[in-house]
Amino acid sequence: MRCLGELESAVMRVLWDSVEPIKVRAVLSRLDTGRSLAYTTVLTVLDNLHRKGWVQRDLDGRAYLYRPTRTREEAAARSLHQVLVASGAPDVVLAHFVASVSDEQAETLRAALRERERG
Amino acid sequence: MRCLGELESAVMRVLWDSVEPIKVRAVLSRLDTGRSLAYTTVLTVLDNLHRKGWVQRDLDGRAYLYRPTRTREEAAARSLHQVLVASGAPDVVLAHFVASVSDEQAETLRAALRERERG
DNA sequence: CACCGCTACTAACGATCATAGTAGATGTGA
DNA sequence: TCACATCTACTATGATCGTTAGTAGCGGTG
Repeated sequence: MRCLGELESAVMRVLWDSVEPIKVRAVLSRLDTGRSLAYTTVLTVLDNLHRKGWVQRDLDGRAYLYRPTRTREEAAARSLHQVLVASGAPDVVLAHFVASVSDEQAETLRAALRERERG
Repeated sequence: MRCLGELESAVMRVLWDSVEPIKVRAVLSRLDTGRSLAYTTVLTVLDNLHRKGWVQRDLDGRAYLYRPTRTREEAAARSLHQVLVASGAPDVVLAHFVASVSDEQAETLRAALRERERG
């Protein structure tokens, strides 16, 4: 899967930060990119993200309500998986990774593993 | 950091698969892309990768010997870090990730954490 | 019925990747 | 010494993708 662009990422952040599905104009008004964008620009970006499977949309009256297909956490976890698979040696990479994370993150990992054991 | 392209990735794989630094022509001959490429194409790709910091090179006679700046594992672990940082919520994402990996990978994580404790 | 907001279609531009040719430097063999 | 082969540097072109936005069409509202 290809990387998202800068504006695409910004739009995804807006969608993830919103507790409920929102319309194009709401995305535009909440975008914090420094520059001001045209309504149709955001519309096109949302359309592209929809085509790529990053967002879903449902009609509300004559406007679409957009929402992320996956939560931020699921999307990130998926990216992690893809990096691992692409590396060709997931186990070795994981070991390398664990050795290099911060103490807090190591503790997070331990807690998550304990939690996993219970589940 | 931006994603690498297809040919760039293929070249990096060749370099990682090689036990020692190699020259342009060796990269070309070991590339398995289905299509045949010009010598100068591979040269340009290596030049770009060098400019981006993915490979280092040293003169051997009048030709350069190319080698990856980081091992495959280090590069992948770095990508993992970047995904986590970009996610905005590393801990939550890590927890999500751990919950979704295979049993073998969970065991790999446990072993790596034990190893980390000793180190 | 005119206007307004929304979506669809289309397009242009810039960056980046893929691909490769040409020129210049340098060493080698005749 | 000179032609030739090899290697690097510079330059260029086409494709793809992300960014940006205009115009047209549709459907409700006043």
